[in-house]
Amino acid sequence: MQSDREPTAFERQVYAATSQIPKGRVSTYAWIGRAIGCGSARAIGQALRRNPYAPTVPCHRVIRSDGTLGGFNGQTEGEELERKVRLLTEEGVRLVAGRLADPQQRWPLASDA
DNA sequence: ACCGAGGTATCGG
DNA sequence: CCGATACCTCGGT
Repeated sequence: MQSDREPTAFERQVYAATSQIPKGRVSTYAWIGRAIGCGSARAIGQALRRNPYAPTVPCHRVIRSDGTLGGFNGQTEGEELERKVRLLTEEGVRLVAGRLADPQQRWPLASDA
C-alpha cells in the first residue's frame, strides 16, 4: 500500500461515524459526510476505501443514498460486493436485488434534519 | 493535478 | 411512472 502513515483527522471522523453505525442499520456516504462536516460523499468513500480498520469500521454498513450498496473494498461489483450484501442481510438489513429494500433501514442519525 | 465506494438531472421505455 | 445513462461537483490524497 502507498499509505502506511497514520490516518488523517478527516479519516478519523469518517471511521468514527461509520463505527457508530448500529448493527442492522445502514448509513450513506453523504449522510456521514454531513455528520462530520463534509459535502462530498466521494471523500468519504475514499477514506473508507483506505479504511485501515476494516473489521473495526463497518464500511459494509455504508451504502449510497440511492439505496444501492455502492462499493466494497474498492470494488463496485464482484464477490466483494456479494460479501457486503451477505453481511448486511445477516445483520438484519433488508436487501433486494443487492439494494436496500426499506429506506427506513438508514441510520436515523439526523432524522430531524 | 488526479482520483474517488457519490449525487443529481435528464432521457427513454 | 420507473429505469438506465450521462454529466457534474466536492473533497481528499
